[in-house]
Amino acid sequence: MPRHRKPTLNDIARESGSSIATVSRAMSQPELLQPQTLERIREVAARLGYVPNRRARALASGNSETIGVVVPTLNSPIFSSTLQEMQRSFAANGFQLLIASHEYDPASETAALAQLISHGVDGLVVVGAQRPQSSWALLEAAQVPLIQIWEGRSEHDRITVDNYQAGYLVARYLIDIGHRKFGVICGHLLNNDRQSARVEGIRAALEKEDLRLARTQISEQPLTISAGRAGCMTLLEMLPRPTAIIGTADLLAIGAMFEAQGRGIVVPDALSIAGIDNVDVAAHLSPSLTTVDIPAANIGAEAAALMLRRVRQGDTKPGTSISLPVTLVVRHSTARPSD
Amino acid sequence: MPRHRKPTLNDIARESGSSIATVSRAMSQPELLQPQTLERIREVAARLGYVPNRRARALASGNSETIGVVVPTLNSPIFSSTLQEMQRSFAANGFQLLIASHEYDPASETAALAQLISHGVDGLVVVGAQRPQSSWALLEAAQVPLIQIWEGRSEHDRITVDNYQAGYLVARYLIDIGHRKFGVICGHLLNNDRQSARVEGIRAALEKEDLRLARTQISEQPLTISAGRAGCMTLLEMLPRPTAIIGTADLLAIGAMFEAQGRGIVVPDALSIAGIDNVDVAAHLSPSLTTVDIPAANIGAEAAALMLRRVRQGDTKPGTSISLPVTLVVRHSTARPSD
DNA sequence: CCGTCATATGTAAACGCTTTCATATTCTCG
DNA sequence: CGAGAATATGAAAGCGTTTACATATGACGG
Repeated sequence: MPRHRKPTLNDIARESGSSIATVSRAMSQPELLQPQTLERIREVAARLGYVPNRRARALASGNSETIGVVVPTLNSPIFSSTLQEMQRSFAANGFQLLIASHEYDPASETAALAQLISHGVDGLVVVGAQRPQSSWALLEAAQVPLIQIWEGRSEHDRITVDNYQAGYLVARYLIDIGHRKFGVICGHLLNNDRQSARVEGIRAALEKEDLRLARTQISEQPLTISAGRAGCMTLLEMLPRPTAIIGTADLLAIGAMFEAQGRGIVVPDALSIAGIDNVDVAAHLSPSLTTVDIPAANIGAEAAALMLRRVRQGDTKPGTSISLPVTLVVRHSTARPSD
Repeated sequence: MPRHRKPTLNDIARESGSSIATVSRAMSQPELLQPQTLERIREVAARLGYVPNRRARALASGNSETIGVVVPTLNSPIFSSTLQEMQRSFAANGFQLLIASHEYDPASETAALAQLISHGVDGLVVVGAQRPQSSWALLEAAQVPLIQIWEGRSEHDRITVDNYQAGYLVARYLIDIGHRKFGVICGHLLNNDRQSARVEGIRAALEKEDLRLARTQISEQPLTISAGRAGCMTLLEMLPRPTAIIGTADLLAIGAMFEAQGRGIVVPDALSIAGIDNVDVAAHLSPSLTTVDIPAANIGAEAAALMLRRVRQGDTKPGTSISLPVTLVVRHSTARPSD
């Protein structure tokens, strides 16, 4: 069985008796051709099983119909639903996603960006704005539409959620129902502007009531359930013991809740726990988790829509800023403090 | 600020007084050059901020250092951890991942495959073996290494887990501790060989004890927590009521457990519940979930390793089959039936 | 001191497509 | 009926690399 070389435009041209230019047009601008020519070419193309070579197309035309996305991790309920939605939108428009992750390591992110750029993506989607100058330099040099999601600087397009407000809302709510002693479990703040903003929002709400958020009231952790447990353990040793713990990501809050329950601390009677994200499982837990809804899927959809506009009409006047609303979702893991 | 065109090999050649071929070699086979020439070229390249254009490289050399992956959904704890690990391995070897998802729709999968192939990926990773003949035809025609994960036909490379065995194990365990009346909540079986295999494993274990798995004992659902609740609701109306419910994915089992608890049915005293997957949260729930551990991340790592071998040495004698072990994890959501 | 070979570099032809420009054909209308 | 416009097709020049082949240079043994 001879290993048939893949058919090219040239093969079709030869077989169909037209020129390669005509065949090319049959593929990309069929309305320019006489119906019978088009028909003849299509027939041959189908017979040969022609599949266009997008690499060549990209090289010749300058567009690759390819978008690069760099996220901290694929393995997170939040990012993956953003990605899922983004992929859906892009695919529907004939664009492919090149996805990379960096596990919160700035150097890996730089490497991933360089790779994507050298692959010739038509656009880039990145999470947040905190990255070394060298990465920004790469992005500038790439001369390619850039969209920041979750957080972002105003010089470039961004689809954000108000992380600060998310923190503020949940803290404010807990204050309103009477809490004064807080513990916060958050992700590592270095290089993570989403987490930082959430913590700052909490801090602002507290300070408005002349409450402080001390270093010891904060436990920085990886963004996992186990880490949430660990963080909870630490905070419970605080004196006076907090009456409310906020996890700046649901996974952390969920972990904290499990840990508390494991120690026989009744949630919310003896300890209120709240999160941010509103992941699927939050509504189902017992008690169900009070949290702040973050429209993760929407971020993906909006980012894709904006990117498509940017890529199609190079009408690029960047700096569009879309901020999606976050909303407090009060459930049953929070209650008035008992004391 | 003039929009500087990106520098090319040609620019470097001109600036450095060498030929374009020499510059090309400086990039890809530096050992062939005289040290001083190399030095001179590197200096110019650095000064101009040269970034190689992989599209052109791919076109000329035939390799794109790009791997296509098609999964049912990105938004699943299982697939996303496989992807995460796969991406890590590939990135470490200079390969980029083109990721597409199809939401369990065969036509979308075909479209995605066609896209990836036309993008000229060096290899393809797909989930399972169940797809229309037309998709298989595409894959054959692509002339590119193919690796199937989770399930797969023997004609092609595959990294699998024994889904059948996973189902068998959990059912066998429940039988051993005395259960006879079962309910099963599973994903849609059409076009999903992973889910089908798990159900068949359960059926086999039951039939070995002369128990049947009737149509009415099975509830097909989407793979979400809410769907698990719905499935549980249905099964609880069965007469006689099952003493054990198996979710063929942890999300389903977790949903079922929430539903049961919401109705005041104590797990495991009045109802045993078990899953398959061993997702993160399973260990932390109360009661913790009995399940079968599936090494999702490992699948990603093994798939990447095998693919790298295939792509590097075209030593392609496909048909490698690696089956990763699944292990029963007994926790506290299962117990002897009370009656 | 010449032929032979290894080494370093250059030349030019691909790779498969898009796109500009030119050419051939047909249509329109005064 | 013929000038000019509109339409359909073709020829050929890229796009930025890689790579087979050619050439130039110097080393070396006889």
